[in-house]
Amino acid sequence: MSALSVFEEKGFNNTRIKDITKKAGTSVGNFYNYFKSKEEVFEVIISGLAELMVSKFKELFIYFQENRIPPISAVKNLFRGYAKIFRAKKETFLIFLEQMGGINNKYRTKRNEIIDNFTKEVEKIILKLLDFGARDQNPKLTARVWTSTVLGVFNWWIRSEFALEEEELVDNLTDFLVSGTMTN
Amino acid sequence: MSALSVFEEKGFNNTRIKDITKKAGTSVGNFYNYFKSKEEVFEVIISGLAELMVSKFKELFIYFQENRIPPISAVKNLFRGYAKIFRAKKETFLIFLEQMGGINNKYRTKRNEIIDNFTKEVEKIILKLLDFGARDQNPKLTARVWTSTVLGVFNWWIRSEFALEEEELVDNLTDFLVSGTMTN
Amino acid sequence: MSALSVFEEKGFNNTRIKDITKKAGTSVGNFYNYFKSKEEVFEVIISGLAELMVSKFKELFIYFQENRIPPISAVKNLFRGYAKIFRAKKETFLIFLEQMGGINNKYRTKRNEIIDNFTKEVEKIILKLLDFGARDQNPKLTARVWTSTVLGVFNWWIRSEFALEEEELVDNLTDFLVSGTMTN
Amino acid sequence: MSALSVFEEKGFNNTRIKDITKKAGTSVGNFYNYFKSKEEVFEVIISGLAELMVSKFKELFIYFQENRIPPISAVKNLFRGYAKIFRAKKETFLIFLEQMGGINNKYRTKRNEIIDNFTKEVEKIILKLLDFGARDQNPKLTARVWTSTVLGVFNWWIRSEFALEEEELVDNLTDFLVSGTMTN
DNA sequence: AATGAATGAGTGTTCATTCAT
DNA sequence: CATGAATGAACACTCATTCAT
Repeated sequence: MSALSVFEEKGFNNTRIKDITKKAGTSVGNFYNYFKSKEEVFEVIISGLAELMVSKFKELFIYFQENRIPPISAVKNLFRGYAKIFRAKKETFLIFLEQMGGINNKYRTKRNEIIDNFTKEVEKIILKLLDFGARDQNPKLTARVWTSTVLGVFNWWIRSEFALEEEELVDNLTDFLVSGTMTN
Repeated sequence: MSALSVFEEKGFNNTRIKDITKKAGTSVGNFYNYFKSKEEVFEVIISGLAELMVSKFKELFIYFQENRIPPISAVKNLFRGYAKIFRAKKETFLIFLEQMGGINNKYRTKRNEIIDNFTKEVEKIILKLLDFGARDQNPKLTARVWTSTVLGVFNWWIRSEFALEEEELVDNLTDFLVSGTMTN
Repeated sequence: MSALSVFEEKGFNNTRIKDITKKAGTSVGNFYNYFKSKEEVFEVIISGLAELMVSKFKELFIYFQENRIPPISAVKNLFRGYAKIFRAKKETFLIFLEQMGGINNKYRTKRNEIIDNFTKEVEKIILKLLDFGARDQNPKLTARVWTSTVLGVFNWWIRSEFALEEEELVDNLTDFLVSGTMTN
Repeated sequence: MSALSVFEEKGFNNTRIKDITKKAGTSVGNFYNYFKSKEEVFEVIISGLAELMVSKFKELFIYFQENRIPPISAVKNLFRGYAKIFRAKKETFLIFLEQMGGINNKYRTKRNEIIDNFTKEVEKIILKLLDFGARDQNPKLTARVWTSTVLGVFNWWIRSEFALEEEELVDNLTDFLVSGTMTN
């Protein structure tokens, strides 16, 4: 999907259909054999993201099930998993994190919905950690803190071109968030 | 500045000069007696923000000086101060947080610079807390976590129309971030 | 309305907004300060026509009222009146008669409605002439014959740049249609 | 020719090559194995029409030759013949009568030429009727009246889905036109 | 300062036509 | 002959900016 890199480079509003097709080595007319409109390409790019974020969560959340491993390890596995997808889909995430809200109202709303949905998932971890004796905090707010941290930090991580080693990032994030959540 | 509420409502790209002047009760032509371009209004709105965030920080950072009060109280004062300005300038912050990166490349870069500069300031707190025995973490990353949390959580707070009491928000944020930073 | 002459010359589908504005000595952008779309100019041009045809009819039909003048004179007055408006609005009528049905389905339908409505009015004359002893024919069909004749002949008259004297045209039309309708 | 029904339904300008080929059960590319352009299909559809109208006239005009039958019967035969071809080629005639002039200038001119040529043929009838003692009118105008009537009335007849019995239509038309032409 | 009509460069989208398979 | 993906010129419409009043 060459539109992706062009959007990432120029921003949705400053990307011309011709920029996309030029990069893709095709013609303007042909673009419309595959997409109904400029917005639709954007939809395609972004659509997978919400699902990916949630499905990845569900996949990684099994580490918390049945208490097979210590919660700290489970959290690390989670962040490690997310580090992988942020790295693999870095342009998409940059667009989502930095641009999506500014394209138009529709996408601003969608951006916020994605974040809110993700936060709802994250809340499950917080509730799980409560079983392990986490501090008595507003779990919704705590989930919001986790989400904000993950999105903000990974955003920086991508922008910095992965300046930090993945393991160091994962360790530090885990350390910070678990301590913030659990210590009494 | 009536442009502010229009930008917040419609988004920069879908705001017409006429929308702004209509709201302001003036004429399109007159708009250009005050602003050089559509972008300049945006500049004016946002320009104050970067300074506000940093100057507010400097103003609130004095609580950390000379160790006059316990660090926890200093952090609380800081967040309380930020809660005030996020509330007072909620539209501006929403635009900054949700839209700015998507307008065009120039503002995407600016958005990231503002965040990075703010993070640099925040790092001072982290270093200060190290004096009080904070855990040995990468202070830059820790600062990034604080910034992400603050921006992400306040963004949600505004969007939720201040669903949470200011004091509860401040207490929880402080609790979380200080614990995450300091506990061993 | 400069659009009129351009439509007449090039046809709706081959008229570019630029053709219209060039002829009008204005700019493309300004066109849209006055018209919502290309179609709207066409609407404006045509909209008056249906009303004109019917209102003119009503105005001229009073000659048939109260039998003040012989029906032949009344018919002549009618055609004389129509000759005037076809001459005064020749471009508009040419567009209506020759082009309107081919622009798109919407205008094809509209064209037929205008003709049908006009025919309904014309039927009143036929019924009036029946009082004077017209032949027992299907009055709807007779009205259709009158309408077809009027539209077809005036269409030719305009195209021929009024090759025939108005009085001769009026006399002959009257003669023909009245004879066709009344003689036994 | 499936293009015919599509043109009739959507109008030439709103018919896409794909609409035609879909209806024909073939492919866009294959269309161009049979036609040089979109216009050419239209040409094919219409081209036959001018010839048909004139050749049919010549075929039917023999009834006027040698005065073998009364002129009234000859005219009836003529209209009966035309009723048949208008019915048989109703879509084509609708396109010719309602749409052709609006497609572009070329076809507007062609439409008028076809009508003018037909009128020239019709004039022969008028001249023939003069031998039988028709009123002294401008024969060109009378021919124009006949043509207008025939085209206008048959147009309505097709549109009304042949609401009138063919014989009634033929009788009335004949009655009307002959009376209009001949009675003194 | 204030007005809003005028400007015209810019862009998404369409669709007849071509052509490789 | 048949296919349908690819092409790109063309055009309606938008809107930031200007400017005469």
